[in-house]
Amino acid sequence: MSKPSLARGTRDFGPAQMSKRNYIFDMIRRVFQRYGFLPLETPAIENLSVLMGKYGDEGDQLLFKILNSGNFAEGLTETQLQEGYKKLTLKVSEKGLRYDLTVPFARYVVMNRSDLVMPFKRYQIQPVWRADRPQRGRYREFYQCDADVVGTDSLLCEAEIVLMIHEVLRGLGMESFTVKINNRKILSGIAEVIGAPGQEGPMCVAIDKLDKIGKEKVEEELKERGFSAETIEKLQPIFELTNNQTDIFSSLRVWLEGSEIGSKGITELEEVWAKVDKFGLSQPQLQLDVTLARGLSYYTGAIFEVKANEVQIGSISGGGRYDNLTGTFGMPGLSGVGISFGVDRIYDVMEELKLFPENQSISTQVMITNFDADAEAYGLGILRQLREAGINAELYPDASKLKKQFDYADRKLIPYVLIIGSDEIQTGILSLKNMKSGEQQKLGLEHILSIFA
RNA sequence: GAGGUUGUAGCUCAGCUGGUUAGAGCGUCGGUUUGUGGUUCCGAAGGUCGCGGGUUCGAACCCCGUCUCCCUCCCCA
Repeated sequence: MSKPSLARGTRDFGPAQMSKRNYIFDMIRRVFQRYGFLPLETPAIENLSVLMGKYGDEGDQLLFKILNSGNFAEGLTETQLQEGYKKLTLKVSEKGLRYDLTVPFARYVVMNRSDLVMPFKRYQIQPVWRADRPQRGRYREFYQCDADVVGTDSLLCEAEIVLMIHEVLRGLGMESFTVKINNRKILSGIAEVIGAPGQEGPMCVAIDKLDKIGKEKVEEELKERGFSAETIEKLQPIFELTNNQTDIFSSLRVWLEGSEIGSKGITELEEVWAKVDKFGLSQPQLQLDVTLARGLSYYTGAIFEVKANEVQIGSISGGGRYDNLTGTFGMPGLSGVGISFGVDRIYDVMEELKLFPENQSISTQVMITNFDADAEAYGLGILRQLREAGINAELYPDASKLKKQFDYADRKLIPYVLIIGSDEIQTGILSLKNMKSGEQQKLGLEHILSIFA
């Protein structure tokens, strides 16, 4: 017999946690539906050919691979065993656990292209798995709540994403957050302007750390990544841009004047801002952050990231536009944009800020006591009537001491206990006890039903 | 994938430079006389000291390995 344990980076969610989590899920689902998104679920397991190569080399490493069933080592030769685990893995594993919801969604779209109404808007709430090293706010199994639109490159979608983020977070009581937006085209433009076209990838990795390690360390890292002193010098404006939101667009436009793609990126973002404004969102918590990069390599247009201002934790939501995600599955030219909420982190933030409403864990409203066989028989009839009236009710299963029964109700936070003994059976007048105040009154069933109506 | 750290009862932790039967608080369970919980009081159960190996007359304590927790890097929700 061995002690039970959880797999690394995974958690159980007990009843109390589940009701809080469901509170978040329900909010997100409601908002997604309000914006016209339809539900989709895909399998936990995907063929590795679907997953590999979509998240960069890092991502491939973080994929959980599933060992082939049966004799997976069958047919392996001595030389293949010598080649190292990376090549060997592909021989013994053909399937893996999904790493995010976007790639499986792209696969679904390609496989069902003829049936889908375009533009296709879907939402998906399911767990994903990453063979990452666990840390605060990082788990190996966690839920993502995605909403994506494919089949249109309208910037209205980007604007709606901004609106949904505000609606979800405000709906949950989180007032202080920042929606950071950038555009990959702007990053390309910057790379062009400083004389390092096509180098935006490594440039972003360094710049992304600005708020963490500071300007000098970023310059150091850029140097290490092969950027010349001259290009770094030309990059200087970026360090001033983030601080000043008021005229960031105009300064950015001047800076990227020489870059066609960069200017296009700016125009796109301005349009997003304008649409959000037209919608009438009050006090948008929107910030253009030219240092925002995001690792996933498939993004091509707008990129989003949301941070909780009052809690030190990674981003609680992120997303962006990808112009050619379905291209790798043989369906080019389909543009999409999406957003993903990280419930686990939102949960942690809400817990820390005490934003969960009280009474979330109450499920049973009334518990009927159990004295003896007669009282139980009588109680069953009452139980049926309570339940038919839509009241969550239960009858204590054993004729234990009342102390024990009350203790049970107390610990389950059941607000009312209905006491049924011989007196009550005779008169039909039942004793209803309010567990919080301790008050007890004798009432007819009709009256009791009306209390909970 | 690289580096650091942690691991003793269900939980939070004590346990002196290695020395007999490993402790506390909280929690759990039972009782405090037969129809009333959240407060007292009394009592009990519960640990192969993460796991495996080694050093020693003797290891919770020292050494090695391994797993886990947390942290930094990487990356990300």
